[in-house]
This record gives sequence, structure tokens and C-alpha cells, in this order.
Amino acid sequence: MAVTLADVAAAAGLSGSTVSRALSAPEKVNATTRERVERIAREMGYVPNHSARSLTAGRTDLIGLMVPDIANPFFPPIIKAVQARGMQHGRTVLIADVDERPADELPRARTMRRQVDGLIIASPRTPDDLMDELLALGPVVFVNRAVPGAASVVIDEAGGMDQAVEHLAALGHRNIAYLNGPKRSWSNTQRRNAVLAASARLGLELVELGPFEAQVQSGVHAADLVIARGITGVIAYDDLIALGVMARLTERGVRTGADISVIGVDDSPMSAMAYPTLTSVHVPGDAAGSQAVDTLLAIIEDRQVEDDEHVVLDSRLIVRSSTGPARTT
Amino acid sequence: MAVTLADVAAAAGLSGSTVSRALSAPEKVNATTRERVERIAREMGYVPNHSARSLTAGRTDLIGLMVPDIANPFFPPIIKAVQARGMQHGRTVLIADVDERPADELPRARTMRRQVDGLIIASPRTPDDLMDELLALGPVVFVNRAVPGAASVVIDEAGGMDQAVEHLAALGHRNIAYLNGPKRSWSNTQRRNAVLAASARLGLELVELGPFEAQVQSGVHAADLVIARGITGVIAYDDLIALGVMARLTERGVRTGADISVIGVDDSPMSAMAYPTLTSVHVPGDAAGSQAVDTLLAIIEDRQVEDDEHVVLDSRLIVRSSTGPARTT
DNA sequence: GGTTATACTGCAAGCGGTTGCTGCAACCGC
DNA sequence: GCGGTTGCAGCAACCGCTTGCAGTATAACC
Repeated sequence: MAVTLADVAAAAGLSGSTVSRALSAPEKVNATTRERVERIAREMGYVPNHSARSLTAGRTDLIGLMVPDIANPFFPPIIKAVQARGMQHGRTVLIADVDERPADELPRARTMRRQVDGLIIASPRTPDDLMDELLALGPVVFVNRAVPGAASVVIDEAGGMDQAVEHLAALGHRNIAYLNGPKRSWSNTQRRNAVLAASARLGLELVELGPFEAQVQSGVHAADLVIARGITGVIAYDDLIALGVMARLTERGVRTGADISVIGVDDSPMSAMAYPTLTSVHVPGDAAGSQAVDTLLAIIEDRQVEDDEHVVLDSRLIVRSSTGPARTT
Repeated sequence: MAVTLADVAAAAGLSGSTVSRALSAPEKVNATTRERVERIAREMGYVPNHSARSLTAGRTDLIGLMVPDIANPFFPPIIKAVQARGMQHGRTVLIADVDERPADELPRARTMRRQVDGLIIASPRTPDDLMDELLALGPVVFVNRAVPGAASVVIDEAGGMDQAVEHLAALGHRNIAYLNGPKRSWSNTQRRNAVLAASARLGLELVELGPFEAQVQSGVHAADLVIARGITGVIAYDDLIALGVMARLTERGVRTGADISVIGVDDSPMSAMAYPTLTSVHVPGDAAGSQAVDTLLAIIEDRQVEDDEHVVLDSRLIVRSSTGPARTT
């Protein structure tokens, strides 16, 4: 029912090979012939068959993207960017959402690998011992996680976290808390270490709380701990937790931004829309997504790229109204 | 490099056809042979080549899912459900995010159609005149939009909207507003009509505002209009808008749930976590997603299904704390 | 014991493209 | 005018798997 190469060839009075070349290796064919073929193909509505092409070419033009949770606002920008950049290069993106179950990652990645040319993995919580197996799956680029011997695009969260701590310090906060994210999260480690270092450097009193799941509900819980400790500045693992903290503070009559300052991470759309608007560390997920595609394609197409190419993107603090000067008691 | 059918056949001392049948049409092969083949295949790590199988079989085992915006919290549940159900049936899901650009839908659908066996389209804003063309693309199931002559899974939003209006009426609200969603949105039409009917029936004064984009920011804007009109009960097109309304009300010193009641639609995760928690109409996106897959597969596999099968799912109001008794002035 | 059913297995022809190699003609330079 | 490029198109094999049909061995039947 669909128009095939052979149909076009017949209509053009040419052999299949010539039509094939006219359409995909234009320089190997006479210019006038090529134009004729292109015209006829267009008129007939010819569309090359993906499976057939994949079969001989050995590639599927599909790339896989694995994320822990589509619903987590951190990921949509990455997903969109990956799709967009992929499309620019004629690649379709297959998304695997592992629903925050790190144990599913390897099997899902294996399954997906059979259909795609390469994988982009944005799963910060994968246990370390799985990384090697993931890595062995072929062209892989990790997002937001540096893996020795593998290509990766990471966001230098330290910079932004540093700015966050400095911001609190500048506002006069002395007792601050860091609300840890999920236990095995690589980004949590990065964020935590940066906060630790910065507060030590600036002579702030730092309390670590958590670990917390990356959910608003965790923040609600955390808020009570924060209040109990007499802390005035809070840096949360992510925006969701920060939003939970704010909600609970308000509920308990504590004014965010006045009594207690709260900082999130991710600069998700909600942060600008929460009340009060949330000061947050902007993490360029979209840039990371595009870059990941570029790196992956470079590896797949075997351009002279070391396959442990390492790209680092900067993060930065976006100050809004959830932070303010410390009360001078 | 990869193990092929032929490799397995050679190792088993059988022909390719037998191995093929042993693996995919078990009843056509001797039981002991089959077991032997299965064992050898497993030991050799044989994985059938997707492209090759698609080429002969004429199907890709991929299904396409088109959504307007992954970042909109209404869609992740649908996406997850579609993926999950698809996987149960050995189908992989290709997601197309059209970034809220209805004009992109048709071309994207066309492109996608070449790689998938069928399409699930969850785009409530597609202009009507495109529907026919989308429909012509082959097996298609629409989600949350009834299309004549096409299979669809719609959520009966009227029920939930009805409950929402009744809820406000019961709380004593007399002047209520409906905040319209995007202009061409099919679901907005449904929701609006239901609200209109219910408030007429209950003798409430209804003001329509909008249309608004489905974004928190729109709600912020809407809130001021609501206050200016002296309205006490608000039903927003969706949770995002409702959250924006709440944020702005709080900002202006108006107490949500006490001074003004706010109801959203979608019952997104955020609604339970906002402050105050948001009363919202629960729309079973996940159920719709699974159902859409079932319907689509039924059509693809040509089970005796009318291809304009119509499934309706119920919605219902979840009361939280953003609604309360009307002030008795 | 011969014959027909029965149960497997193998052969070979594709599915729709891609690609190395061959063939042919026009063109080059000497 | 002849051998030697050069440019372009066709042949045919092949990618890995499926499947209709044929072949063969065994079972079942009279």
C-alpha cells in the first residue's frame, strides 16, 4: 500500500540503486537525474521505510533517553531539549521513565538499547555498580552525573550552591540548614558538598537534615525540623522540597523570606509562581539536554571525540522573594 | 557483532526457520526442539533484531503518543500509564511533545506515523479541521476529545464540574466565576458548559473570565479580576491556573478558603501540596491512558472492535482546604 | 505391509533499502 | 586514433527475520 523505492524506480524508469542514491547520496548521481527522481518521489508521496533502512544501515536513528520521573519538573526541560535537538538531526527520541526505581534502570536500558543507536541517561540515583553495565551498553552519555570513562554532561551545581550560601550569608543568616535529597543521588552529593564547603568558608553554622525524597511532602516534614532548630536560612535539595517547606512555614504562621529564608534548586517553573516566589538555583536542564544529544551523536557518528568527553555547564542563583535579611533578634 | 538468528541456528544445528518458529510460534515446533533452541538462544544472548522483524512483519511494535506539553502536570500520568500498558503488551511508546503548538500536530503526527503502528493523540486544542487528517493517518485513538468516527477515550468532566458547582453552592456561594482555559481547548468547552449548566440549575450568578493559558501566571492575572468583581467562588480551568489564583490572593491578603474559595481541575500532585491544599476535580488521566492503549491495540490487532469505540471515564471532586463556607456578609 | 494422516523441519523467496562492483559511454591527452 | 581516465547507472548480494510450501520421517489406520 505504501509507495516503495521500487515503485519510484519503475515510475522513473530507473533502477532501485539509482533512486536510492539520488535520495541519499546525491553526489553520486547526475544532477538532472537526481532532480527528476526527487520530483517523482515527491509526487508519488514516497517515504522511505524506516525498518528497511535500519536493517541495512545498522542504525535505527532512534536515541534513548532515560529519566527517573517525567513528572519531576526538573526533567521536562531536558526531555524537550533532547527531543528538539534530536529532531534537528533526524533522530527520534525514545523515552524511558523508570518511575524512580533505580533497579529498573538496567533492564530498561538493555531493552531500549536494542532499538536505539545510543542512550542518554539522566538518572542521578543509579547505584554505582550499575554504571559499568550501563556504560557497556554502547554509546552512552550521562546527564548530571560524572562517570569515569563515560561521556557526560554535568551541571556544575557547586557554583550555584556557592552563590546560594553566599546570598544567605550576605543577608546575615548565621544558622542555615541543607535539606538533603535522596540518599544515592549523585546531584545531592554535589550540592551538599558545595554547601558544606561554602558555609565552612564563610563561617556559617550548617545543619544537615534529611535525606528527603524529592517531593513537596518531604519539605512539609522538613519545615518543622527547621523551625525546631531555630534555623533562619534553608537550602533545599530541590524546588519541590523547598515549596513544601514554604507551604508548611506559612501554615505555621512563619513568614518565608522574613522569618525564614528558603532557597530551592532547579528553578522550575513553579518557583516563579509560588507564593512567595522562590529563590532558586537555576540549573540549565535544556542546555544539558541539547549538549547531551550533541555529544551522543558525536560518539555515534564516530567523530574524533574521546568517548569520555566531559561537558560542564554553569548554574546560578536566581534571587526571588523567599529570601530576605535575617531578623536581627 | 550481535548474535543473529543464523548464529543460533548454526549452533543448534537447525535451520533458521525452525529457530524462528521455536521462538515466536512455539506450537509449530517440537517441544524438545523448542526448549533446546530457547536454551541455546539464551546462552548465546540472542536478541531478535527489531528492524528485521518489523520489515517482514509489517509492524514496528511502536505506538505513538502525542501530547501538547509534557511539563503540564495533567500529562505525566497519561504518559506513564500509556508506557506501562504498552510495555505489558510488548509495545514501546514514542512520545511527541508539540509544545502547545497545534499547528505542529499534523506534521508531527505524519512523521511519527511512519514509525509506529498507531497513534494516541491527547491534544485537546487541535483545530477541528485537522482532525480528519489526523484520523486518516490510520489507527488512532483520541484521548480527552470525542471525535466523530474515531475511537476515543474521554473523561466525563461534566460530572466532576457539576460536583464542583454543587460544592460551592452548598457552601453558600452565590457569585462564582469560571476561569476559561485556552480558547480552542475541547476540554475547556466541556468544563465550561458543565459549569454553566450547573450554576443555572442551582441559580448561581456565574461570571466567565478568560480565556487563559494553562499556566500559573494566568491565574495570577485572573485573581485580580476575581477580586474586583466581588466573587467568592472560583472554578478554574485547571490546577495551574487555580494555583496562580491562590498565590495572588494570598499576596493580596485575601484568604483562600475563607474569603474566596478556589477549585482547580486535574487533581495534580501539586494540589495536595499547595498551601492551602487545593480542592480539585480529579480527572483519571492514568485510567484514560491505559484504556487508550487497550483500544488502540484492539484496533491494530483488528479484534472485532468498531473503530469509533467510545469509552467514558468519570471525574469527581476532591475537596481540600481551598474551599470553605461563603462569608455571610 | 501399504497407505494416508500427522508432525516437524528445511528451502527459498521475499520485506525495502543499501552498496561494492561491473559495464558502458563520453571524454582526455598524446 | 588508441589506451586510459572519469562519470553515471545497473546488477546482485545482503541486512536479519518471517512464512508458504515442499519434503521427510514417524504414527496411525485398514
